[in-house]
Amino acid sequence: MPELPEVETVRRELEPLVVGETITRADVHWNRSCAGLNSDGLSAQLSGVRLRALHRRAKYLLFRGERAGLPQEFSVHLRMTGRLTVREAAAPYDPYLRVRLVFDSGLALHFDDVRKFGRLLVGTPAEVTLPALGPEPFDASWSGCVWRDRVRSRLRPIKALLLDQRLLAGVGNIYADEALFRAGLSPRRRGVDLTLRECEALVAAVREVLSAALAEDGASFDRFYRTPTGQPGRFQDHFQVYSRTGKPCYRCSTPIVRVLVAQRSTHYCPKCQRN
DNA sequence: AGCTACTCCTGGTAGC
DNA sequence: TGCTACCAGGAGTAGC
Repeated sequence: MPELPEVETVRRELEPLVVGETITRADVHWNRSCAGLNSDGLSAQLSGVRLRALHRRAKYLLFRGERAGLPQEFSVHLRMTGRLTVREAAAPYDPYLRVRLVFDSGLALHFDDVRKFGRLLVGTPAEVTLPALGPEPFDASWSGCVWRDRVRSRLRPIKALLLDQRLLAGVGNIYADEALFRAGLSPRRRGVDLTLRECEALVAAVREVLSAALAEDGASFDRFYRTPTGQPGRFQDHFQVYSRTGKPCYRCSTPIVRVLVAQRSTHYCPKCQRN
């Protein structure tokens, strides 16, 4: 699933491919992917827009551009199965193509999405708003101290708190499990019960696992996530607990357990993560 | 305010 | 083999 490392990898690869391009038209194949707009509606918003920059905030990609000197932009959230690729405009469609933006250069940006949960939102900067989001994991403003202040009043399990984008931006199910393993913390521990030392260990573990995943272009354990040039990520080869149910822990050989925490499948080592 | 349950989707797969 | 039932996932929302 695209989480911070995957979305940032997409951003890095896509940026040089789209910056400088001017959109000539949009083809909408599934209008719920873009707030109900049809091809004419999305084309009206985007034709003539020249792309200037591609940013990332949390798991959102922010395409910024301008038309006649006025800023116009769109955001894309890939959710679970969304994929962005740049192809020749004459290239055949993927059967799961939902939206396509055609450029004046003869290239096109394809937004494919098997499960149709991904979203593209278009408008002026004031219209393309993001929900309330917590700090970026690599931002200097996030620390063990700050994290403890955010969770010390919470009774929910730490796994659920890591997934809450209002508290911390960019971590999803895979990296939450991997970070908790590296920090030696049980996913069921309540926020209120975490010590400052444990919060510091968790902050370090989140940064460590996200850095390692970025260095491998993210994780592709299923057929969904690919970079914009079609390459799979490699971090799935470094999972310690995620999708390793029943397999021996690399640290202590105890079989990895899968349970449900906050309605999410959660993988952990019952020996290394007793606390 | 904090938390849980439900919704959106479809391909893959487990079980019969 | 062919069928059905269920599962995965992020985030928005309704409701307690």
